[in-house]
Amino acid sequence: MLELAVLGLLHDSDLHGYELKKRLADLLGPWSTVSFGSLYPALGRLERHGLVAVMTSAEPSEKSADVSPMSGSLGAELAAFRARGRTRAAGGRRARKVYAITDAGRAELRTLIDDTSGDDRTFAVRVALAGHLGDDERLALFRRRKAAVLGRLDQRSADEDAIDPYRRRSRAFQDDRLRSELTWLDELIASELHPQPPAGDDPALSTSGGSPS
Amino acid sequence: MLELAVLGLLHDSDLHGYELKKRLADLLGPWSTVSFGSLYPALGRLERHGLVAVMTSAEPSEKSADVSPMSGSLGAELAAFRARGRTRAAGGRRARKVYAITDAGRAELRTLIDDTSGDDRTFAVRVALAGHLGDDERLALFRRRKAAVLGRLDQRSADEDAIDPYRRRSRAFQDDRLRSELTWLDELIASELHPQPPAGDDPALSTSGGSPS
DNA sequence: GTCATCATGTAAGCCGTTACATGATTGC
DNA sequence: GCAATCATGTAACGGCTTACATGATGAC
Repeated sequence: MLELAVLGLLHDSDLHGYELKKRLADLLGPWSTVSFGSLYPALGRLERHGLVAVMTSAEPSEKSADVSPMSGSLGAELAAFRARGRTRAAGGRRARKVYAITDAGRAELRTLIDDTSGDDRTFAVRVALAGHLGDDERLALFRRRKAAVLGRLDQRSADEDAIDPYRRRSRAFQDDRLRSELTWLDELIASELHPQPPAGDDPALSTSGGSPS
Repeated sequence: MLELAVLGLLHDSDLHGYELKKRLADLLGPWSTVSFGSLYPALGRLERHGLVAVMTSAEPSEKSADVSPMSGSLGAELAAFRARGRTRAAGGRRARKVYAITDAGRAELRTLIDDTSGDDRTFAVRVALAGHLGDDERLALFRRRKAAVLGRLDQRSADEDAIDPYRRRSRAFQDDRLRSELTWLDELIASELHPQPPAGDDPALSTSGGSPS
């Protein structure tokens, strides 16, 4: 889970642990609570397995800079800029360890995204990183998930009523979640099948959970 | 998490581990994967802490029978019935250990339901068991959760567009989840405030996720 | 006879959390 | 001077998963 997300982020740009953590909070969704106590050991593991390489940030190494539009957290970048442009060219500020993904890491990333086991909480993250998959793998991934969700849905048709009101409401909520994930998946699958209309603004696509049957 | 759910189930009726597991699958929602390897140790812990008591099922103990309408999994009950009514009065079938909640357990259950820390995945379960709370505690619980969800919602207003389509869709999905939980919570809170209209069928209440702004 | 279901457990290992330890830099 | 932010780690602990071990009963 963590390793998946880390590899996903490092695929876009080289990063050091501290910055990584901030971006993880975004990728892993609300409620995510990645702590340094899990992040750093995870990075260590990744390094030992040869999935990432470390550069001890003597010089900013140019290529690592930042591919993404640099939105969001400005703190680190600004600080780096000041340090480089004002007082000292390279050095100071406690030697950041910058991590870069390796070829083995890229391969492993694809494997992890595609890995159906341990499915539940990981899936949103896997979709977020699905761009790294081939078109066919991605489609297959979505369809596997759809099958799994459908499976869960008709395992739980039993009770319907009786029981205590809070039990019932909780259950209804969870069923709705399943159904809304289904419609989301259908949208994903549909937009895989016919490549999206050129550009411009297409109306009503951002919100999923419609009204199920 | 597990202990919360176990105490919740034992509050309704005495059960042995195997049967407990089946009901847990329901209570904990789809995607739940409680294994015996976690269930039995958890029961052991609960016993050591004096939150449950064990009766080694020499005699079925009458009061344990089953308070609930006996829907769902019939296997165990049927087997027990056959064993009792046909061949042997009590005995045979590998001495089941039947667990019963204690007063301390009931107190702990209320504490656990109300406990806001470690909030995310537990909440649906806590709502399912919210019947064991006092009216005021329950309402407070729902409102605390609503505040938390609102908090998460406006932490993530940053990006909106740019980034890769799969990142965007994953994010949108998770935001929708937050919003749909919000409307669900509003329903819960509302129905706490004005005690529900007598009986009969009230239309359109089962499905939550409407169309947000 | 053999398989599925009922029934209870133990052991190894992973992954994650909290809490602790350290230390530089910047802003007030 | 002091606090916040940046930055990296270690140690103890907990809980859950997988896999293993055991054994009775009933259905086909």
